[in-house]
Amino acid sequence: MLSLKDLSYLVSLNELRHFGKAAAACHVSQPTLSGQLKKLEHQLGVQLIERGSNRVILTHVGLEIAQRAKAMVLQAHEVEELARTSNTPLTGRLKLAVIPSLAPYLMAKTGARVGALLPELKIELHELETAELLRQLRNGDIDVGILVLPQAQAGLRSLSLWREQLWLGVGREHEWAHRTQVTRTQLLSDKMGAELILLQEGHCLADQAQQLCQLKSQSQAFRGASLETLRYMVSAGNGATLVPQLSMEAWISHGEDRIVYIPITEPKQAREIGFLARTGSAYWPCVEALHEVMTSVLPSVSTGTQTVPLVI
Amino acid sequence: MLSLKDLSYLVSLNELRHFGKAAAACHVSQPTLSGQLKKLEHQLGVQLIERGSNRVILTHVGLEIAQRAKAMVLQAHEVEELARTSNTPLTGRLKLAVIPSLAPYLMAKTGARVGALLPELKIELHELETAELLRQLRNGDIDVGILVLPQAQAGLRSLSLWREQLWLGVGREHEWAHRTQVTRTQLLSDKMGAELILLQEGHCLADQAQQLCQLKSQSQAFRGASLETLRYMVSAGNGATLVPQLSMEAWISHGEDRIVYIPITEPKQAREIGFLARTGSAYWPCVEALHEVMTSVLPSVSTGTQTVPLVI
DNA sequence: AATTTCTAATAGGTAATTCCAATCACATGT
DNA sequence: ACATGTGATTGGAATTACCTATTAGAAATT
Repeated sequence: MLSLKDLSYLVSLNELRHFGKAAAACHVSQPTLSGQLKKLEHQLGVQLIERGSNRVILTHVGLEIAQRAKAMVLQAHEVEELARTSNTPLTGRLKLAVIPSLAPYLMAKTGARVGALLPELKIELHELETAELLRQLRNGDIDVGILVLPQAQAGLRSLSLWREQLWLGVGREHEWAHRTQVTRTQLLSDKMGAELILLQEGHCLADQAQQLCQLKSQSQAFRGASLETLRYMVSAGNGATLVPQLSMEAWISHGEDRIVYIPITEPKQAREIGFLARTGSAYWPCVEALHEVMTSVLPSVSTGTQTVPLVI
Repeated sequence: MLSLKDLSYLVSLNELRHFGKAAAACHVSQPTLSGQLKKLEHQLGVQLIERGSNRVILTHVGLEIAQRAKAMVLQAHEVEELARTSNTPLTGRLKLAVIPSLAPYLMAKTGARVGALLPELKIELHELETAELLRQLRNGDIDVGILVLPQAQAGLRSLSLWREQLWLGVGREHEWAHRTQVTRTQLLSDKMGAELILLQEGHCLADQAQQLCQLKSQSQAFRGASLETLRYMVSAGNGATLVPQLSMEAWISHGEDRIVYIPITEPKQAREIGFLARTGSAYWPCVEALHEVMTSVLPSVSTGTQTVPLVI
């Protein structure tokens, strides 16, 4: 019978392409890994590895089997996690990834409450853009993601958290600063098109804004690496930007900046935020617990139907 | 590290609920299985099995893990098959299931050609109704099914084979025997509703006919266990029935019966036949090979746009 | 051309695991 | 009380996985 351990050696070798490093990653000696892989090849009756001098190449079958083996090893870990959490639910080390336009504000707002209500859950926080988040989620490098839904992905399961409204942020001296609302048509005007500054490509917020305003990527002179960068730009009177509700609230409560937030209407702009995890993840109960804790903290944004512009 | 072998012991125990029988099924002694399961419980730190006197019950976690283990064991078998077939493609033992209203006629028509072109492929033929076929396919008891599509099922992959037209079969003395076509409206008439005899429940052909004619199941006095039964009924002048093209051709070529086949139009009635296998099945190349062989034999029905009634 | 350096494969020995046969302990039903 | 059927236990044999140390081969360097 095939052994999971041997399969995990193959997975490791496929990822590192080096017997010694793969062995170290598996916490065995290099001869052990070498021998066990040879045994595996003999068991299966197929050559899995082309042992070229100074480079390791997997055969076609070897690659195919390594991919399946990877899935099996992941499932084995899930079984182990399942067993562990069945004894002590809501504990353990949860690898959580959050998109950058959300992470600092979400954590600032909910971190304390989560820590208080789920003291045994150690959250290992990663900040990843959507595409990389999805990749690592499928790869098993992270367990749960918080990002913009919907993300219809086979093998993944989502749980909606809240709808977050988008605001237009302009400097206090800006000519629009006294408007009580902005429509999409107004946003599409040439003037605003040149003024709008967005996040760099890859950020889903940038994609959404670009789609909303029908901008071509070339038309953007400057693109910020983070929302905080955009905040300083706008605050200094340079241009305007789209601001999600949660970061807006954070900025307002910290005061000090010189930004006016104007609601965007016709249509109202929002983004759906939620959890995403592998179907069958042992951490799903944790996701549900987090959902409960977070929604108890977030209803102030969840209602999110304010139409009066907030000015500092 | 978890061992696939131990997990397979748990799977076996879950299915047989008996240490001795499970051990026999795994080809090990009962003490071995007992001990290894105890080891597994210790590894996972959870009780998986309630050892009541005279009965074996899995705990909640035990059941959950047994299900996942089952999936992993299946994947292991697929890896083994993949390795084997990569050496010698289109060989091995293919467990193929075909729905009963298709099996005898399809095999009679294509069996010889398949045997000639794929001599190394040993086909183990099962005859199963749709629901049971899907269950066994997911369970790994069979590898490939031939049935009516579409069957949108997660984890399963399909390949269309041909569209099979449905005909109305009536006795030679029947008052409709000289019609050149029948419309759906005519089929819905009270008279025909009482005369139509269908297969027993569970057969997808019966479902389709029932839906076509908007019949309530109570309105059916007699239901046949197989198409052959229906053939004798209709041939003897008792009622009428729906006949798929393939069986009709078989019956015509064998002559002897006293049935007239009338095409159903407005709308033309047909059913889509195709293969279904687990995504990632090692036998998919076999499916494609079978597809090629069968379509080379079946184009005569595949064109299937005859509108002239065939009479013996 | 010789040497160094990196690679993976091999050899030999040890500890752990897996397994079986025989037996035990404990029920249930006769 | 007894037979029957259950899973658990024991002791020992065979196998397996693993390590350290070494070897062999191929590239890069001198």
